Amino acid sequence: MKTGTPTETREQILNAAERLFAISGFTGTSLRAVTRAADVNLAAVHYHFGSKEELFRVIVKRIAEPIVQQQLQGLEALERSVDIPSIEQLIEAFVAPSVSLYRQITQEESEMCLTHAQFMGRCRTEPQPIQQIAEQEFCKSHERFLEMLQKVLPNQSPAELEWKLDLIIAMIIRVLNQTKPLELSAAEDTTQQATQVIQRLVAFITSGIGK
Amino acid sequence: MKTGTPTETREQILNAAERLFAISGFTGTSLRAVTRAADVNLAAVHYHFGSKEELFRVIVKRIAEPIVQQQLQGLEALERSVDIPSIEQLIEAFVAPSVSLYRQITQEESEMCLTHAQFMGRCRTEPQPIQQIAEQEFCKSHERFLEMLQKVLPNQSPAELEWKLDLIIAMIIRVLNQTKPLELSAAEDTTQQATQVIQRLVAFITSGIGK
DNA sequence: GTCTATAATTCGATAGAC
DNA sequence: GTCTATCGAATTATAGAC
Repeated sequence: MKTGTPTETREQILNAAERLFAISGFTGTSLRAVTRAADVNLAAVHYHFGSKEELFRVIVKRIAEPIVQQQLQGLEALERSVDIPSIEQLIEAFVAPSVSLYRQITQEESEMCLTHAQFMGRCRTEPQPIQQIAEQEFCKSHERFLEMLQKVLPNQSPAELEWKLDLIIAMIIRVLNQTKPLELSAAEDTTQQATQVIQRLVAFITSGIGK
Repeated sequence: MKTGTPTETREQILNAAERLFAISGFTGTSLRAVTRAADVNLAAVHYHFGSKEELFRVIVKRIAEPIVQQQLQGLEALERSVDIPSIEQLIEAFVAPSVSLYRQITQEESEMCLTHAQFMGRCRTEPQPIQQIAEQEFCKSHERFLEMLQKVLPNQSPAELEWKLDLIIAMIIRVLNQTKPLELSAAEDTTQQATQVIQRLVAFITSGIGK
């Protein structure tokens, strides 16, 4: 065992737990495996976080908050800049933060960001009540997006647009969980890769949502 | 505890396990909970199935096999009837069996079919190695579909079409798991509902896949 | 804050009587 | 085939010394 500073211990637990939760899910990950991987004492988890579920909650917030913030900022900026945005602009403002946040990073951090993506995809497919921890983090941007979607596509009923939002979220989650992030022709770095994935996904959704 | 015929015990275990796996996942479901819900003895699971994982495998097969069979039949029939099918025809042949099998049923069976759908969605988001059990059941129809997709859309690379197939599967699963199956104007019975859901989904996918 | 030790429970799996 | 009883190991969580 290593004896580091408090913040080091706390962060080592968070990083190790995020990676293991992403791979094996909530019930499939034991606190013993977490503390072993983090190289800290078993009791440290309960000292720093109180319980396994609270540890999970902190990890979710750490990843979700910047994404939701970027989504809301993008949607607001779009609303200020034009009267009625195009469908494509709207979709991209919603989709881009989830995908890009994980890839526009330096080489040495790329592994960690893949874990972020995998964790987010995993925790949104967890059984209840775990999944709800993630859902309530994202509901703000979902509601905001749905409102604007109704303005752009007024001829579709709210129920129908809600149904399609469900599909969009499922696609985003799937993209995050994909192990190989779509090998395209000339993707030199992760930033380019993310941009291309976003373009493909936005194009797919945009042409489908109007139908 | 009840003492029924062997087939009754076996089936009670399968039904109870399917429901609990669907709700709580593989690691979140204990064999004790299964036997309690099935009203059979704890040891009966190991007598009839050998292990927890084998029990899971039997449930997956029971649900997946008729779907894969219908998919393969539909794809073959399509290939025989026309030289090059339209994108829409191809998508529908692949999508329809999964959706329709779960909805075009009598009222008293509707609950069980909802469980089928929920289980399939759950098990395909399970951590490895559980998820692989489902994947290998569906790989035959996936490969077949991908082959025909490449013929219909020869200008897209195999990697790109594989990426899109991933998204299509994610959408199908999400549709199966949606609690409210899209309330459309005049859906009188579950068969009509299924038909309408298929139409919407096929339209969404068809217009997106060409881009 | 960190550690050892352990409580209290639950798990999958099995042995053996009937 | 069904049952009781239990093994051995794993789990979360906590108490208390340092």
